[in-house]
Amino acid sequence: MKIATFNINGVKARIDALTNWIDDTQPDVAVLQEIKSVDEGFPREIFEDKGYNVETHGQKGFNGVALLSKFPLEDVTRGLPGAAGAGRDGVDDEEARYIEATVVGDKAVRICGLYLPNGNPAPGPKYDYKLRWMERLQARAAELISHEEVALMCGDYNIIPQAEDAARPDAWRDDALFRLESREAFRRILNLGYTEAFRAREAGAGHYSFWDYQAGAWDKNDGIRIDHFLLTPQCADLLNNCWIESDVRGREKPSDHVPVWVDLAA
DNA sequence: ATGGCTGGCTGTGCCAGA
Repeated sequence: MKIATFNINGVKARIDALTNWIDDTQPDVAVLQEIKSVDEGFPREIFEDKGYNVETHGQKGFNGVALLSKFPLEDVTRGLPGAAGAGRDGVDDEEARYIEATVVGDKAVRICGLYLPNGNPAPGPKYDYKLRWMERLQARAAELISHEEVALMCGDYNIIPQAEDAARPDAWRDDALFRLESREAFRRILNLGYTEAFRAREAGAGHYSFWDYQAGAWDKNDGIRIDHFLLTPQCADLLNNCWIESDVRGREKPSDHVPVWVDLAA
């Protein structure tokens, strides 16, 4: 089973680039972030016509996540549990950043798609929101680990885990994506027993998943690695490969992120 | 570089992103 996570930066603006990418690469599951669309506005028919099941958790203008899957999507939940002032379903804040479903291929895989808050400027209320959101993610991650099942959490974490994950780490030192508290919060989740799939396959520097639109960042390869797959032990046992499809950044009207893939024996 | 693009909006400039 080939699963890709991809922050598309707006489904309307990206529809040609996104459908061309799907036609070319045929992911079994695509986990999308920043659809920037309400559920009713998401062009689900385009993907259904290509053989995908579609589940969205959208909002107007910003954020929004979606799952596309060639396999059935079961037990779909929307929103990260544990928000203060939880709504009638007991889930979430007003920001649509999280969706889960079970994908049933050769094996059942619980897939969590997330768009973790950026958190800038830091310090400040947005950074506080990021850290609180990460506490809630850690709680959900601990629950998933306790089930001892094949599960993964993937998406745009807005976390640069280590200095080697940025072309210019010093430029990010005080940024919400890289400051120590952010990396510690990410590491606490990892240390529950998760495997970061890309680092399980590639130890070196110079691998990025985001390049800013500004200042010729792509041309200078001034990137950061912030899109990740975290695998439960049962899922890590099935990991065949993990890679970043960086050339997508150089195509027509690209997102500022590129797809990250895992291939699972599932 | 405390912002050089880009996307979304009900906008005719602003906010958000990272």
